[in-house]
Amino acid sequence: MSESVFADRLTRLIALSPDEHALLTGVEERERRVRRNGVLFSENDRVAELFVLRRGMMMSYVLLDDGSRQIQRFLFPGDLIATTSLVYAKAPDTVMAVHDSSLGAIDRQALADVVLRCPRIGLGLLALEQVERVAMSDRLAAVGRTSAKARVAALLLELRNRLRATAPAGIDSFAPGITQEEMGDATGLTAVHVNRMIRQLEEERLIGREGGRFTIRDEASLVRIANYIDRYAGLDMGWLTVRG
Amino acid sequence: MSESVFADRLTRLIALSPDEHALLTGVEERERRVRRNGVLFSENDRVAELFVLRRGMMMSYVLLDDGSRQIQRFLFPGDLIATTSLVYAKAPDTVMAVHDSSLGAIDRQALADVVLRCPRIGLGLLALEQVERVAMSDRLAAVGRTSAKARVAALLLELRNRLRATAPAGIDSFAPGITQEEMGDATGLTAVHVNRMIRQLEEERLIGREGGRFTIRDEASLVRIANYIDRYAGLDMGWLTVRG
DNA sequence: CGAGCCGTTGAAAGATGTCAAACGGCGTGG
DNA sequence: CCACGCCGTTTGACATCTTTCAACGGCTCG
Repeated sequence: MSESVFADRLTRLIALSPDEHALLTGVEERERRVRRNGVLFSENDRVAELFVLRRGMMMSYVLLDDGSRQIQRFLFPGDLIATTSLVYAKAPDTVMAVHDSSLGAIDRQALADVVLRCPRIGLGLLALEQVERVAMSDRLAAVGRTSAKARVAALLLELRNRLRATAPAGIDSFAPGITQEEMGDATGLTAVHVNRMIRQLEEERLIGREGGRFTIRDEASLVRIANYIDRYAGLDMGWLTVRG
Repeated sequence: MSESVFADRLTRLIALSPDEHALLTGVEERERRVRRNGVLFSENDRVAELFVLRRGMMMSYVLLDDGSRQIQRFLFPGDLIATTSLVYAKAPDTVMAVHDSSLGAIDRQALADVVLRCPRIGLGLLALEQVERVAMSDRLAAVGRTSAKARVAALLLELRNRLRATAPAGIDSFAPGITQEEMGDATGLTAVHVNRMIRQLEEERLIGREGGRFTIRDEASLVRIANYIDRYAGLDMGWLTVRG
């Protein structure tokens, strides 16, 4: 793995030339570390840079004025954070570390310069954005139209798939390390009800648990009740041929 | 207004040079018309182009396998449709006309070529994408964490704001022309309950109605109970200076 | 004139939230 | 090393919100 998680991720979508790769690696500058429960930035903060998550796990959320929280997404290594700073002066969400994390900070002007010099990187960013958007659509459909059990099942599947990317191979269990309260805030449920759904999934032998560690026991059934689709698989940018 | 709604919209975010504007206008080719309730494309269709909505109103939705529907967004003139075709071979959603509509179809390869030649357009697309994403986050928070009444109020405010952009000035009422069933599918509620919430808002004199036409009577209260933020206002791309 | 879609309303059922309490683990300070 | 306190999980009883089911009326379109 090179120094730039970001360049690596982009390369997986669009083959970058060595020059492009170098340019992109060069722009990812300041390292930033955030400890568990530490806040990278808060809603309405003025943020003029983007971040790439290198190690750890974070989450993006908004607080409503009755105090409730909606977690919009969990963030994993390679994910881009605060891309909205390209357009909004103030952050629309808060980003907090779920586990100790380290990030690379990219000045938005510097990134814009790279894109201007190397437009294929702009296409790559656009591509990453699409994946995020579709994933968010799925979450909207889950929260709007599926049962509590289905939402919890979908969250577990998503967490497993994203964590598996960085986990040591051969282990089929995963430990997201988040509280049931956080699972609730991600799925639009209360912590109490999340707990009931988890235990129900456990009793039906769809999942297993020990400590904070989960095992998918019956993936087919789980996928079925969750309406789950893995959007990080099945990408296709092969059509993109570079013309003179 | 020039021939290209799309170029116009982009220009509002990033000042395009005459050349860039011309290039962008040139690429928007085939006209496509869809009548009310007509389908532009369905989930899993192979879509290799993007569309710009020129006139009318459309919606994007997904169907779950229990038959329920989640409307992800309503689409208005200037909105970009099927940008996911940049990354996914198959459409993740269905797009249907709410009213008679006309669109411009843009081949994805043609658009990519434009971006490669004129990277600032790539940045503009990225910017548009951010706005959509933030709007979708708001919907997720609304559906996940707010009451039925709040969701209906938020939907009405959003519809008014988006419709106002094309409506004749001076009229403060609006006629979205959608059924209560559709409002329910957009907010994660049943048509029956949407009806109850609308009548409640009406009784509390927050909105007025006659026929299918709504009036916002007490915008401040409505915004408050809806947690509403207009994301199409307050954009800032002034930081983007073009360097050599 | 009839059929069907949409809006409206009531009654009842079901899902999820709220409140309260107990339990366990884990880190901290004594 | 132990005791304490805090945080997260678990469970039960109950409240509330939203859905479901059913029926009716108005309106439009054939």
